[in-house]
Amino acid sequence: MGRAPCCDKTKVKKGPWSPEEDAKLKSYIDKQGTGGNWIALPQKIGLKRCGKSCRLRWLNYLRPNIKHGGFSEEEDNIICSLYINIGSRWSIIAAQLPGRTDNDIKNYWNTRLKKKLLGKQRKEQQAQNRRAATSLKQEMKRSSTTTSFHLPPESFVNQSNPYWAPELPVAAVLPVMSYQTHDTQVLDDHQQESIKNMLLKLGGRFSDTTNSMYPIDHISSTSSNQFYQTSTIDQMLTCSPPANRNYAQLGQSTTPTMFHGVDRQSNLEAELSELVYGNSHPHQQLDGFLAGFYQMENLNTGSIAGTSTSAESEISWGDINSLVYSTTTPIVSDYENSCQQGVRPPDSAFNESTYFGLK
DNA sequence: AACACGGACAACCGCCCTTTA
DNA sequence: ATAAAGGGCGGTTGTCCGTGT
Repeated sequence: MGRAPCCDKTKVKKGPWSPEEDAKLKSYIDKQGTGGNWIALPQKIGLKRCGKSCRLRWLNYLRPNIKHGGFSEEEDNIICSLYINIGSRWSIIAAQLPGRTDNDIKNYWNTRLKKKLLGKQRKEQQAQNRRAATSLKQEMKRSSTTTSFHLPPESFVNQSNPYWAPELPVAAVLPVMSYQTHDTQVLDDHQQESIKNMLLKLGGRFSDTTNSMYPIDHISSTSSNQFYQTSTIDQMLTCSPPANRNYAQLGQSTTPTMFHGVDRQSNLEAELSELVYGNSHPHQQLDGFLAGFYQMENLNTGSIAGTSTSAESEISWGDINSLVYSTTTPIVSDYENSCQQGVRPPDSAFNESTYFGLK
């Protein structure tokens, strides 16, 4: 059975609110409150508006202490950090920014911030590509005669068509780590072994027969448990953590409707990739945007998923906290606990101020 | 001056979850 | 236990306005 509409759509006014309507609504709520029933409210005050429309108008525009426009750099950073980690959960993001509404932030992201972020990312990526290409060519010369280090196919050198192992899912970024960031010096056996072990800890697998330095399988779902602290967009673009894969991986064990983040996260990746590269080839999706998140410098933070294997790694939603604020304060919330159990917690269980270390 | 275009913002739509009867 | 109503949320659309041609 279909749901009855909340009001008769043919009898309600739509479109922009007039000053008179605003005044009526504000005056009534200031005196009487909403009464807990938005549907009945417009009739009480003689407004030919849908109750939902009234609610939205109040929350997004008429409510006291609402700020419009003029987002600060700090607010930008918070929005970007949170978006990258939790996706488009605007209400949660808005809760971190006093005076801002979810609608405002959503619009701001869609119209400005996304472009700003991608513009910076594009520049970073181009510079990185140039450096990598130069470095790689030099290494290929040396490697061909002095080392058994396996080099990627020529296609990887062509930065317009970065190399990915055929089976690599979008989460696999080890090629970036292996080929774009290490020095051009030849690695001895010990060094190779050390790096290999390190990569294995991150969940990569390697061919036994070839001893190849690039992975033949995907990184485990829990390879992103590093902790980082981000304070500016610039830093975020160069040394931020991967998008919260845990969020997505968890979701795969639950129904899509229970875990919106799955599609949203992958959508973000595809969207960003497409904007950066102008295509949406699945193997290239994360190359640009997420490569920066997996920079080798992150491996030096000493806070890698650590020695735990992919199977035993703890899934920690607490990672998100470290993105924006200090990780020194242990934070445990019902929200996080729910997440660790693989269940999307209700938003009501999300104590934002505690979870994000605010206030 | 007129028109087209694109950016920014406001508002609506439809789905989902929670509450209530 | 179940269905309906209400509220919340994210995605999308509509409108306004500035800018370029």
